[in-house]
Amino acid sequence: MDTDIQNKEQTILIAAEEEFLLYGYDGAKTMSIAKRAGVTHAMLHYYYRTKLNLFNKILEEKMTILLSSFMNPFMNNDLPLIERILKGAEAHFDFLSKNPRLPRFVVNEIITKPEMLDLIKSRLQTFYQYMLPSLQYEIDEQVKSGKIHKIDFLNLIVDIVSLNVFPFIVLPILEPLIDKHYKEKQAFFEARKAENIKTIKMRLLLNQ
Amino acid sequence: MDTDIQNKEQTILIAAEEEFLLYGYDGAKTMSIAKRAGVTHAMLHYYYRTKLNLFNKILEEKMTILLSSFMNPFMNNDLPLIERILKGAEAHFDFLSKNPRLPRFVVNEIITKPEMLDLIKSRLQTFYQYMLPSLQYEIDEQVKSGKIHKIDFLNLIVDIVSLNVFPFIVLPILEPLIDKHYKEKQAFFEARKAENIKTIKMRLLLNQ
DNA sequence: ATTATCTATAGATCTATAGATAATGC
DNA sequence: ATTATCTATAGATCTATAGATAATGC
Repeated sequence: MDTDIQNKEQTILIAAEEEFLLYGYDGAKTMSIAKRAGVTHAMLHYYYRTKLNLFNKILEEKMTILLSSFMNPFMNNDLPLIERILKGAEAHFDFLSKNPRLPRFVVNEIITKPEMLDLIKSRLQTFYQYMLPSLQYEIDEQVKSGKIHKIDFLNLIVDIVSLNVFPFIVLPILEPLIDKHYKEKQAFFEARKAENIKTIKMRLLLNQ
Repeated sequence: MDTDIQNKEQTILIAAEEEFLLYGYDGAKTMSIAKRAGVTHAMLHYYYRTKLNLFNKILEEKMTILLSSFMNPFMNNDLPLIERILKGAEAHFDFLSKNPRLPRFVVNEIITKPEMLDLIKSRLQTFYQYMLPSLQYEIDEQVKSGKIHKIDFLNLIVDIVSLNVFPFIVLPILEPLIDKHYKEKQAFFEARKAENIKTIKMRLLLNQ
């Protein structure tokens, strides 16, 4: 197997990622991580010194990509507002489909860790301080010209993120329902994506 | 203080509830629970034998009330369908406002514990086996008579629960945004409730 | 020589229990 | 007599490190 050639440092990081995503910080044990990586647990400390070090590396990376998955789409200024919102919501959903276990991990681990909570708050601050007012202005213009319903942009974002993220958070609970109504999990994802876009569209546009 | 009169067994249960809700099963320590209850940790074992016993009592109760908070409203057959849905969503939201930390606790702890996952699945099974088909039938009737848009009932439920629950799950992250835009957290809740009902209404009703 | 890996073990933390002591109810 | 509570400690588990050994790169 060619993975044997890969260096252990990387292998440990990947094993840690899986254990942390599955069981969280407290639930994941350094010995389980080492076992999964196929080394003794001493190696974990050799490369990363402490469990917390290793964990923070992973959490911060995951938090960053999860945040940008929903912030980036709105940064693209080429498209008119409504398309930007809808394409943005779609891109956000697609990202989640590819990383279904990320939201629960990030949400849980961040909220129980004050330093991480502060970090994510400060990153969001940047977003809502600079982006939100200008987006709200754009919205208000569209409202004035009678294209969309009145809406607060903060609430619109909460709507989009709620609709997109929540089903992934409770995915294991939904499984029997999905199995009954859809052939493949992928089909459920497609249906949810369409449903979310439709809901957002109807919330925004007049005469739908 | 009159709480001293209350029996220790109950005090321990309440202390355990708070610790488990804050830190989860792994994060909560029996000694912290005992400390919070104002007894030695031996008492915890005297009344509940094991940490897991104590935990399961709490988790199962919380899971039950969380599930019925969204199932009950649909059982009330007195009202016409659309009102039942909207009032149901409202009641669900109100319950969450009063128990803001429940969703994250239940979701996390259930998903990492196979026995609990099976339990919640079997309870949901009952709901969607008996309730869902009849509700879907009612929906289809309304669609035929041109009152509402075509929708799959399962997706409608996922919409409602997503919109209602997700903001509570990420509440600590939203805090700075809430502080900036609303005087009180309660005002944010009211705004969210109105927004959710409006979104569901628009998703359902024609000519809104 | 330096880097990577392992074995063995210290030290901390946590759950659980045994056995003694105090409080309570007949 | 029974129930409630505490002290002391066993035993398990987990993180971290010291020190030995093997592998690698000049």
